[in-house]
Amino acid sequence: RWRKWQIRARIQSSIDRNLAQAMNELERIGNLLGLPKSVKDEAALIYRKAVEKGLVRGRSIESVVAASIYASCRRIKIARTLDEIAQYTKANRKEVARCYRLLLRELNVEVPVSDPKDYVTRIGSLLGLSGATMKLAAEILEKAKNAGLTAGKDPAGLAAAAIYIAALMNDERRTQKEIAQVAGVTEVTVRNRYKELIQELKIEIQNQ
Amino acid sequence: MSIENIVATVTLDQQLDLYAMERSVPNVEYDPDQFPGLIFRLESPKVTSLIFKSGKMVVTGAKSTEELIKAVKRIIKTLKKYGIKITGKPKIQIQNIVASANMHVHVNLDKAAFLLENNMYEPEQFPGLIFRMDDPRVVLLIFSSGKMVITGAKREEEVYKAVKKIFDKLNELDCIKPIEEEEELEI
DNA sequence: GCTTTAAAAAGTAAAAT
DNA sequence: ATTTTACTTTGCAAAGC
Repeated sequence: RWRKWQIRARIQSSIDRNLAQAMNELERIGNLLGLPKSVKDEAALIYRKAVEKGLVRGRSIESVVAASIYASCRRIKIARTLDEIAQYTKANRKEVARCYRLLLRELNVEVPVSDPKDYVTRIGSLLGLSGATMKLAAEILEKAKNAGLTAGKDPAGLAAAAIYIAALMNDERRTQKEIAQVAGVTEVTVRNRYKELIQELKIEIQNQ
Repeated sequence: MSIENIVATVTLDQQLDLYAMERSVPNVEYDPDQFPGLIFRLESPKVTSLIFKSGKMVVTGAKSTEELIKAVKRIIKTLKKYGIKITGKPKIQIQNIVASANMHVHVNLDKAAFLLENNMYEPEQFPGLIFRMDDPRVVLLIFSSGKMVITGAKREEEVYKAVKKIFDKLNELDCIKPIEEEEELEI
């Protein structure tokens, strides 16, 4: 009886210590990313589940925290790339991505398929674009999805191209370079998605 | 549907002196600090073999069972030619078959991701939907183009079953759309 | 876990032209 | 600005760290 109690107490204290350290990391990374409290709370819930299922064993607390944050952002639809989150950890993107996939497979965490529209708000506000332009970009993305042009493509690249087009149409032109930079993709990707969108959706741009 | 790669293990019930092989057999790579196996590349059939001191080897790159068997025979013949003594006959076991297939339809990956169980679809990380099938136990990478990769099979039969099964399943779930412009094939 | 091998799918990236 | 090369994902064995 005592044995059982002791083992349980020992495990609980180990979980508590792990959680305490993880919450510090979560707070640190979350603040560096400027995430709202709701995202941090959600990430904390996911991380707690992971610890209780023993998924953190053999992995760094930091990378599992980062993966929890990414999952939380996806659930709450706060657009953040894995690279943005991983940059504040010692782990690389690949390690955080593998932890994220582990969370998806082992926990009952439902994460919706990422929607390029979620990136529009973030990219648009970072570039100081108007709400009308962001709305137009979202409409372009909706048409692209219905035309089957978005499957398998990086949502950040699709959003970047849609914003490039929408900004051109609304006389708020931004260069592909600056859009690519804030979207976290290369200029080549923006150009490729742009070409495909205007061609397949038959978009005519009057402004040079 | 075509088999792209077969990974197999070959057991020779004897110990091998990899240092001696490195000295006498041309075009082999052996760096025990980097990897315990000696790398031997056969030009035809084009396969690569990892040979271990235990007498076990891994043969990769074959595109059919016939090609695999022919390759193993030639590897052993080549080793014998350069003075490596090999007794007994090799036991060949297929460990993994990688195949590709084309359903010639467009797949709605967003819909499939919602309706299929045991799948992962993360377009920011990889363009294909990853589906883990229980029976046969294989993993499929499904692309919107209708093309796919099947891996994890140990028999060719499992590959055929898996392709048939996933096509029927995607069809039932209404995730498939015919490709109107079935172009190409010019003379 | 890692190391090494092979091969496909489609997208993205980086370097070369 | 295009082309080439390379890396992302999946499955698997080998022996050793």
